[in-house]
Amino acid sequence: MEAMGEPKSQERYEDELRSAGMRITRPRKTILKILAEGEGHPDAMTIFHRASEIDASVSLSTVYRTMKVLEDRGAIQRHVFEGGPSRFEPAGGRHHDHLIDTETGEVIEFRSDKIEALQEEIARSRGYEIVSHRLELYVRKIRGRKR
Amino acid sequence: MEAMGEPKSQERYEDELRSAGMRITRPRKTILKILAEGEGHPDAMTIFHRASEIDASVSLSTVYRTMKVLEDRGAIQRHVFEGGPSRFEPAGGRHHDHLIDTETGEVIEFRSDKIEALQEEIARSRGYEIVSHRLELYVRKIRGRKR
DNA sequence: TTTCTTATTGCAAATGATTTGCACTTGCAT
DNA sequence: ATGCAAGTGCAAATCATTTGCAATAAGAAA
Ligand SMILES: [Mn+2]
Ligand SMILES: [Mn+2]
Ligand SMILES: [Zn+2]
Ligand SMILES: [Zn+2]
Repeated sequence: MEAMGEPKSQERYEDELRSAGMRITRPRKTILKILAEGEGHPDAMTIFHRASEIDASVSLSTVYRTMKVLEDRGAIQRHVFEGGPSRFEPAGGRHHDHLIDTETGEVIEFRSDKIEALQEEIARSRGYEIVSHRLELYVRKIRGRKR
Repeated sequence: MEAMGEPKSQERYEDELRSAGMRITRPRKTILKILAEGEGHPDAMTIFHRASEIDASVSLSTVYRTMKVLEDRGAIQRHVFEGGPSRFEPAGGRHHDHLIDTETGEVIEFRSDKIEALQEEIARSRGYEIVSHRLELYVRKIRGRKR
């Protein structure tokens, strides 16, 4: 019960950067370690804070620059949920969409092949092909009633 | 073949503001006229430019403030598509989602009761109820082949 | 109409997230 | 070890949008 946001090892990230001809620097190592350990969908500031604990010299700029590089290399995915800042998660796992708890900010992943298929159908029927899509459900926990 | 983004008359907008105890000022009249006439999903800058042609004294601040007021009153809806600035459209019509042509920026509306139902089902099964949602298909026109 | 109160406006400055210029490091291939 | 381009920290710049403030104008009351 936990496989969509499949995390990547720090080594895996380093290889992705190295194979792209990028240097594995100290700040990058720190940031990658955090992405590898951390769960969820952290934003830049969160990553920055965690990185600071390991190496106080890492700058927020570098966090942003590194996230951008990883995103461009397809190593991570960026999500911009309503209101908030960009949040990231390792890329490469199965595609999925999100449920965002509007009260706690918690992000729950899900996937619906039916919906995915319907989306394709809709685009096709209009003469288009999907390049990418975004499906976000902003929800509130239902009080009472078990399940 | 044209009913989702059902436009509203300028009078309709004015009444919505008046009934909320707000004043109908000259700049607001100008902006509302544009919303009433204009098609599509314009952004603040576009509205500002069009308004400037009618009354060069209207400021961008007022455009933003007016859009916010209209949004808070539920008269219009705001959409923040990937990358770009907020875009607006009259509220009150049937709910629908969007297809965004990644090459032209054109916005096409659609609705799928099946998808809407599946979303509900997904949220419910996780113990949540949907507060709002966002479904956007970023597409590219399919060359050749008719339909 | 004139008056009066206060919402609204234009303008400039502030925000907040993210990016960028620059001079100074530092990976890492040779 | 060396050399140099890639990478970094920091401050300043962006971009879209918001906000403080003094001046202005709705529109209810007189
Ligand atoms: Mn995810
Ligand atoms: Mn629409
Ligand atoms: Zn999906
Ligand atoms: Zn929908």
